[in-house]
Parts: sequence; C-alpha cells; structure tokens
Amino acid sequence: MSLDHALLVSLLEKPSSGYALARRFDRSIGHFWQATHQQIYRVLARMEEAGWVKGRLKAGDAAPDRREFTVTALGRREMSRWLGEPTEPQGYRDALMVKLRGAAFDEPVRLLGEVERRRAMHAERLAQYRAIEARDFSGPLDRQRALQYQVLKSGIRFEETWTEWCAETLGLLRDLERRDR
Amino acid sequence: MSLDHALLVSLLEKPSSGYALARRFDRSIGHFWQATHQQIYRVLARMEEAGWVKGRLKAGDAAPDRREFTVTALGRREMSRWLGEPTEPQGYRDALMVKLRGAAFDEPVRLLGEVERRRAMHAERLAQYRAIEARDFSGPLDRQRALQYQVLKSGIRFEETWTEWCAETLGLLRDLERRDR
DNA sequence: CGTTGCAATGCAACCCGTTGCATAGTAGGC
DNA sequence: GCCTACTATGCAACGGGTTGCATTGCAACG
Repeated sequence: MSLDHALLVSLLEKPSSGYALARRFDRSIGHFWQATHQQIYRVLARMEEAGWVKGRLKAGDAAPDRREFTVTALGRREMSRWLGEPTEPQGYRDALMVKLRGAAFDEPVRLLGEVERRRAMHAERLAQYRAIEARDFSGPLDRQRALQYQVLKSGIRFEETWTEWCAETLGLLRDLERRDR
Repeated sequence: MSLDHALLVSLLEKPSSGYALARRFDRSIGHFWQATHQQIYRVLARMEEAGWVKGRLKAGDAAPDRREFTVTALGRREMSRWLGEPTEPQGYRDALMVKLRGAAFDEPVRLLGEVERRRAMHAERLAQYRAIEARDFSGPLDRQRALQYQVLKSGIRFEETWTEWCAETLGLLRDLERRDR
C-alpha cells in the first residue's frame, strides 16, 4: 500500500528519474517491494500534480532526456504527516502455506521439490543480505545509515525464519511419506 | 494471489457457504490472508462456472437460504495441478520499513509510539497462535492436522521475529534520541 | 549502414481488491 | 408491534497493480 510514500522516501534519499527509481526498486528496496515502471510513472505524475515532487528535464548527455524528480517542501510535509499515521501489519499471505494445507488432499510428498526450491531461494537471499551487511554496515553508522541497517536487519531475520521453517517442513514431509509406506 | 486456490483448499477442508467462508477468513486463515465477502462471492461464481465447485441451495432452518459449495472432481484435479506449479515468494512489503527509512528525514523518535504499538500487536497475535497450538495441536496428529500445524508454526515463527525486531528497533530509536541531545 | 540492445518515457486494457450500498429474512429487546 | 442486529447474498464503482505494446534516442556490433 501507498507506493506514493515509498517513492517519496526513495526520492528524499536520492533524487532520481522514474527509470532510475524503477531500477532501484529491482535492487535494494525491491527485495521486499516490487513496482513496475508503469506504476512508478503514474505515481510520479500524480505526486507532481499534487506538488509533492518536481521534475526537471535534464538534457541527456548520452541517454535520452530524463526527468529528474526532487521532493518539494510540500512533499516533505506530507511525508512527515504520513509518519504520524498508524500502519497496520500486512498479512504475509504466501501461496506455499495454502499448498501445504491443500497437500492433505493429495500426496504431500509432491511438495518436497517445491519446498526445497524455496528453502534455497531464501537461503540465497539471506546470503545476499549478509553480504550487504558486511559491505555497507560495519563500523559506526550515522542516523540514516543506522535506520537503513535496521530495515536490512528485518530482511535478514525474515529470511532466516523462512529457511529454518522450510527445513523443518522438509522434515515433516519426509516423515509423512515414511508414515504412508 | 490466487484466492481461487485458497478457497478451493478451504472448501476441501469443509464445504461451506460464501458467508461462512468469509467468516472463516476472518479467523484461522485470515490471520495471514484477508478477503472480503465480495471477492469471495465473485470467485465462487467464477469457480462454479468453471466447474471446480458446485453450490447447492440449503433452505434455511433459521437463517435465510444459503448456497453450500463443495469441490467437484474437476476442482480436485485443478487443485492437484496447481500443487505442482512453482510458487514465488511474496515480498513482505510493510509500510513500517518505509517509515523507518523516512524517519531519517524527520525526527526518528516520532516512530517510537508506532513501533511499540506494532510490537504489542505482534506479541498478542503470537499469544493467540500459541493458545491455538496448545488447544488444537498437542498429542499425535494425523496427516491433515500435521500439515495445518506446520502452517501455524510459520505464523508463530514470524510473529516471534516481528516482536523481536520491533523490540530491537525501539532500542535503536531511543539510542538515536540520546545521540541527538 | 542496418540491426540489435538498452535507456527512458508513456498509453491502453484488464484484473483484482476495496468500499459503499441494497435487500431480505429471522431473532431478540423494549 | 417496532427497531435493531445478524445472517446471507449481491450490484456498482473506483483505484491500484499487471501486462502488452509503442516510441525515441543513443551506442555498439557485424
């Protein structure tokens, strides 16, 4: 919800063009949020109309012209207002949970490959996060860095949880198979 | 994604009316998935047309007439087919992360109340899950029970992770405040 | 020089989820 | 007997996200 404010924060951290935002969402932030360029351009247009951001044409040195967006004073005020609002937790609906329950009406062992695949994916992400942690967040951190680190830490914790849970689930599935035979 | 299959599983576990499904989604499953009755009725209509489920009118004893849906053989086959498909992990985009990064451009201390509120919410959910665990999943479990328990366990793990992370975040925010003064 | 590829922006259409509203019947409170 | 509340179903409209396609400009490859 509210891609608007996610973009606002992203632009506060670094003024960018719509394209650059889309690319960045594929990387750092995008691990836990995905947005296509379409959404981004539309949201940017909406925010510009509302006066939260302002786009300036930067004639391309090499690439075609791009519109670089910066956050206005009004945008900052909106940001601040939004910070004060309460936010509800997002239910983490993952199809894997549904499949697990569904597997009771099929052969649970069929999920083995899938769960192992997922375990590997989460383990790999975890490794990526740890690499970022070591590279960018060792040593003393200023305020902004410290807060960014805390967000990264949530990613680390969740990927840890995922990998552990997947491993446990693999054990259960093998157990159920043994029981059936 | 694919509320269709979530409903299919729910109906396999227990044939129900649209209304009952909506209620159940508020409880057990709904902790990590929320669906309004609107969606549910529309999806049910779609699935009935596809022949995955069949609705039978049960003249109400007390309440008004309700249409109880059961899964057809075709629906079971679809379920089984879907189980074989790979599922991508759902990025857990939570506004709280965005706010934390945004707080770098405001007063981080303003988030204290919000994070504490969230910590309490997750702690409470955790307690609920643990209560369900003790009530419904102690002692030996059949296949279906065991799989349901594994889903519940993910809820427990994630809520644990959340509460711990929130507590850590509270520490950081207080730390940043001390630094500023 | 033409083709391929990528940076950068955008339109249009569709689907899904959300919100607000409507209805109809039954049960219980005052 | 009326009002409120709850069960049960549904329509309509809006907004956000997704997908597919289109365009312009530069750069590099053969």
